[in-house]
Amino acid sequence: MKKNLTLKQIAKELEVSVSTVSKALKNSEEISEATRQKIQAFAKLYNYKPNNIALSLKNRKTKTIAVIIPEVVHHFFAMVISGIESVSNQKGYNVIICMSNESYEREVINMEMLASGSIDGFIISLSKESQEKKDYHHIKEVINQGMPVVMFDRVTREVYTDKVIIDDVLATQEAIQFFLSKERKKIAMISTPDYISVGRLRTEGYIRTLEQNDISVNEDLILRIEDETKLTEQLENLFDTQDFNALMAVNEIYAVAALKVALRRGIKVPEELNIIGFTDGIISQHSTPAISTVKQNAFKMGEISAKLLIDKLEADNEHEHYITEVIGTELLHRETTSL
Amino acid sequence: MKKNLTLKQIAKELEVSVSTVSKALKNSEEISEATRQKIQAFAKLYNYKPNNIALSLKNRKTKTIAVIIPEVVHHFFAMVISGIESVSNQKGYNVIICMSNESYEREVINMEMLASGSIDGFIISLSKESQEKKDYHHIKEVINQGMPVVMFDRVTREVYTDKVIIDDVLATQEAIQFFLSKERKKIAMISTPDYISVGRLRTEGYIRTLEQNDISVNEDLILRIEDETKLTEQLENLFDTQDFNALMAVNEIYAVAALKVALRRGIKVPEELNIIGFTDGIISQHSTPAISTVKQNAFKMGEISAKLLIDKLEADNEHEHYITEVIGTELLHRETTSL
DNA sequence: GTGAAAGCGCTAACAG
DNA sequence: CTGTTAGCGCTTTCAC
Repeated sequence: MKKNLTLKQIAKELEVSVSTVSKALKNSEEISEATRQKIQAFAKLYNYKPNNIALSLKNRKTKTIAVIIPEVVHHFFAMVISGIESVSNQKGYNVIICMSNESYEREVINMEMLASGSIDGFIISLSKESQEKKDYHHIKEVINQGMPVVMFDRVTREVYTDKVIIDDVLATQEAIQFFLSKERKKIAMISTPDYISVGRLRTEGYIRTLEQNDISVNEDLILRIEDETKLTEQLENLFDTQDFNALMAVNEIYAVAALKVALRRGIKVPEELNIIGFTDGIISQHSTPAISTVKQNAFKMGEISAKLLIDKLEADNEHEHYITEVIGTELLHRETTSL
Repeated sequence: MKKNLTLKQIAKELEVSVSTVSKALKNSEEISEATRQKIQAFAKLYNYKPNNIALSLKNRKTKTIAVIIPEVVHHFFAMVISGIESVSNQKGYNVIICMSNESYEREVINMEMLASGSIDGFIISLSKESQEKKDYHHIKEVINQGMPVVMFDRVTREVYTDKVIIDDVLATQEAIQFFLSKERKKIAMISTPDYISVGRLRTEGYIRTLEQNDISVNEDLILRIEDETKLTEQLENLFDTQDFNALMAVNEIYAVAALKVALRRGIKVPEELNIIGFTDGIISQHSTPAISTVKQNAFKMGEISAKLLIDKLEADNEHEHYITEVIGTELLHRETTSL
């Protein structure tokens, strides 16, 4: 068990000074061809690797970025991470991933811990609890310290920074409009509480489309899931008490759960009921029938978030100029919509 | 935009020495009550946070551990990460996650990059390609440098270190034995190529159980999926050419894909065909019918991996003593097995 | 061409 | 009680 080699050790071994070694390894013109060769050969032989931590301390940059997400287990977030990883690695950055578990406190702790030197910037999607509390001081503080932050998907207008989102309202409108074009006007909406930004926006898209088409909105057709453990229960109640021939869900879990309830009742999908979910994940693809969805291009969201962040990290100028990228979505028809 | 406060700045501001500040903030007895108070108040006021990088350099430990996995998008791996995060955070460790994308090269690059000071230890599940190449020198090297490594799930006996696995053979045997107990003796097996350790082991469990029950093994009933894009195609071919009344799949994607093919052909599940998958993920839970699975306790695997690693990190002694933890599995009956 | 010295932010042994 | 000093591993002036 040999410890990692340091410049100092090489220097001693070769009887030169530390700075000579440092320069030689950087191929500096200052050092004679001969010593350069000797030192480089030695370093290669003993597999010298500069200590990242020391470099970080010196350069004041760590070449790592932190991603704070509510959950990895959701396909959407996993895909975003993939996208972030992909461009980060390409550009020589490491990625630290922290889960807030939808908790405000964990979000704060993680950010504070990382903000003190460990990383160069953040990519974050807000936890449920932070959105509920509307407390974003931890994010503002980090930004104030001069650390770049990119928010994606679950964002807030209260924080002024770069953002990557989809047009939730528009995407939902397209889906609802599709139902209407097929003369399916009794549409149920399975959403989240309004304090979750994306849920609110999607519900808004739903309501707005109905209104634009002079269809009165029946609040009883809108289910806002507060507690996911009671999801099926609430869906069953909806199916029991309401009459509808189309259903929109704000994520794929809700969509597949609704599908399951429908199937169990012998409701024919898509003949009697059309379903469109959000997130083009494994669940939607593999369920029977396969679920039509609004494809969010999560991977691309990750790529763009990382790109925005790294651009900011490597820009020398300090323009306080932030942009919000809106990623296009796509209505993907599979087997739960009838064309 | 204020930069992060340092001890030096506090010292200057308060006209004391840096070490006084350092000690005062550590509540050292050496420092007078008065100055301690003053310094602590000042630090709190200006929100002083020690620089982690500097601490790491000093202490030669970074309090972060790296996880190298083939993919985050798989529920199993996502759950393992959750488990790792959970205990790591509890013990004050950060988690870096890197995806090898099943590539040997990315695995090597990631490990080499991180091994140079950025982290204290690794938790790793081998990429397909590394297993195929049987090339583990990068892992051995890191271990040789004195860095603790824990392997989980996709492990190899060629590397001597701590491991966390399930008993793949046994778990599969239980499932197959269940089929047999229901007089379902024509069992198809959807597995991976043999160079993937877990696939090989599960196939072995399948074969062994049949042999123990004096049932001849029909190789045509064993499908080893090399290329996931051709999964459905190969399954369809299996259904076309073979006759079976039970099916075992080594992961939930294969299971749900098989279910889908069966359903499409009007085969009744579970009446005409029983299915058991591996990994108790969202897909299995939400498909219709819900898929019975071998529950792998991925979360627990993560927890134990992290625990093993951190124990090693915090042990002062250097016993070269490695253990392999075998996590219990559980056959979870849902709707694709008939009791 | 090579090396000594300072410094990144912090800690700790040792003086005073 | 407080301060000086050295050092973690590396880079970068600035002397020699």
